[in-house]
Amino acid sequence: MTRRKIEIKRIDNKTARQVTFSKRTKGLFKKATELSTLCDAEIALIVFSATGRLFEYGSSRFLLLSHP
Amino acid sequence: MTRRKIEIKRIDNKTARQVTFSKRTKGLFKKATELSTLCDAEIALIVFSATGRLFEYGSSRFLLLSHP
DNA sequence: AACTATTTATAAGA
DNA sequence: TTCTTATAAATAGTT
Repeated sequence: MTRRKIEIKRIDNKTARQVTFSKRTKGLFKKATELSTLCDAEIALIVFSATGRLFEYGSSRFLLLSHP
Repeated sequence: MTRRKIEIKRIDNKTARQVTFSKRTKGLFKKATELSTLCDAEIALIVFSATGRLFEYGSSRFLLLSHP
């Protein structure tokens, strides 16, 4: 995307992959909440990192199973 | 975002809301597939439009219930 | 459905 | 890992 255009394929370097995961996951959740708000859309988004960490978002009508 | 910055709140005009839904849903799914590819992340994304139309994406380990 | 001016996201660097 | 910044990508308004 920016300092240089990248190819969309698996990032080999583990550290770089984790950094990109962190940045892009944040961006993806932001986009999901914006879409839900702007357009009255109901959205469920579940992301597992390669290391098994879970991130999730559900707009009002979605009750995700892993919610407390 | 572009010709003018917008506030993130429900778009009142139905036509405008539908246009934005279409554009942003496309963008959201693109970002989801890119994240999955770049970072080996497993992702499930389910979007219902305000009119009840369903859009979904699941990376390899997610078998969404509505899949055929 | 296309265009484009502008905002936003982000890859690389610090 | 948090911040910066140059650049690519997304997109609001227009046609």
